[in-house]
Amino acid sequence: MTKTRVLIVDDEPNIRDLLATSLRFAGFDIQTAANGTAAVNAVTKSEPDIILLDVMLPDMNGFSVTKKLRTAGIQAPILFLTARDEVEDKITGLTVGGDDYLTKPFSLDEVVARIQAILRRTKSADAEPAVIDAGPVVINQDAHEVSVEGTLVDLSPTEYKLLRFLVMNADRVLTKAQILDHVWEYDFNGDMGIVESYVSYLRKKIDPISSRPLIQTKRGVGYIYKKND
Amino acid sequence: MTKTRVLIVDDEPNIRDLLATSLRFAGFDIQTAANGTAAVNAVTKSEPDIILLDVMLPDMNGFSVTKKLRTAGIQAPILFLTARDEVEDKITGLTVGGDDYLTKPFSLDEVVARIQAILRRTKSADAEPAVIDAGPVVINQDAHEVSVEGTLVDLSPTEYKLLRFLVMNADRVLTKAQILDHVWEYDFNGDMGIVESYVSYLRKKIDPISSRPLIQTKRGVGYIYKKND
DNA sequence: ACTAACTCTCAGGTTTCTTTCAGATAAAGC
DNA sequence: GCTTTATCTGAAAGAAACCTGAGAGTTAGT
Repeated sequence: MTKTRVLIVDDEPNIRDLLATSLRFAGFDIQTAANGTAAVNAVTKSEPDIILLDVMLPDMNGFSVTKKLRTAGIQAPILFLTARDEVEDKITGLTVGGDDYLTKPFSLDEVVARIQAILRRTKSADAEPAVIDAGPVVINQDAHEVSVEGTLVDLSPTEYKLLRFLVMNADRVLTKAQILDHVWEYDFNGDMGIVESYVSYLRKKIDPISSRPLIQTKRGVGYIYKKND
Repeated sequence: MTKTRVLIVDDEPNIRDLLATSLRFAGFDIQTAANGTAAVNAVTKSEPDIILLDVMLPDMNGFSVTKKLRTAGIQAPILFLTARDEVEDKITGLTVGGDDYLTKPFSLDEVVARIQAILRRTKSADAEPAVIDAGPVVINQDAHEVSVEGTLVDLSPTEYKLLRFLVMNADRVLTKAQILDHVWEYDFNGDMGIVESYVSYLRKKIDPISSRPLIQTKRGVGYIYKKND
């Protein structure tokens, strides 16, 4: 099995490194480019399976890069990265086909999830399935729906991301720092107490439904979701 | 089989020596550096498999060093060492890409355990397995779970570390001094009575489950965990 | 513009863990 | 058998980790 190739195009070195490190660890094969010209050059060398493209680059904008890539015959889907204030209408028309966009600052877990969603939509061979079946908890990522022992539960966006992260790492203890680093946006500047708060929220929603506590505290270490008893 | 190479970067000679000695004994191939510049130099000579990096160095902070190392093409995972009060401060993003952090003062056994955990996560060839199977006692390090003859037992953090140390050194007598030095934080300055207390706690939890006493006292010497009868 | 939902912080309350210590118990030596 | 010494263990103080409710501030939806 060959790895999915991801091309990261962003002019901020910090973001580029963060994405590269995180996605490399998630099992992708990474290339990076700091601007549009470099991006166009890069794709000719090794054609990526998916492109992460910042819409505001020093030399050209997302439209131009996209156009150049498409005329160069690159079919790979694009996940656009935009700042929150770069208004939504700037990206309309960009996300045709299998494309999508994500606003900065994002959470690392969300980036991976979006990439998987795109690969799924474009019917790439090495896409993760949309439905995560982890014992009592089943998450349908396409529908954004969570069920516990068959009962649908209504979660807030953050609760959903937290549960997904726990469930994707089932049977492994996750420290609060890991959870914070992957589930919260990369510029989040608060302390790890917020993880405790959200675990508490989640438990209040899912534990009454289930026959056993699903999220266990490992005192001094972190939290764990156990698939089986 | 070639040894795993560890680069230790810390400006305090005491900590450096402590780590170097301990890790060398644990079977690693050790290099040391006292500051960021030396660290960057060191990696060019012999590329390490993992780096222990103090985040507060005299010449530059851990993040600058990390950046320099990464741009130099060093992909080795990093275990950051931070003082407890620096922790809440600004450690976000540290657990990305297989990296992790450990607060000072740490216990030597914990350092080794964390290094192993990182090597396991980054799928390094010479990683120890996550599950330690030592006869009646089985320790799952991913889940932080201990079972005795198939029954799960609930241990406090210190009880867990103590048992892990005993089990990893199965069939070998460990003195109270050795146990204190490896399981307790390096700045602990109480007496060895605490080891007796914790052995007592452990026995009370695991002996009722097992068919034989698992931790034996070697009077005048120390304690031993015997894998088989 | 109003309302509802969500995010985040904080502090009080609670539980669990760590450490010390002293008396009880057991082993070894004489 | 008696003494000495090492080890075991229960109690208790204090510390640390965790949980949770309340509220302020923000965002999203109607």
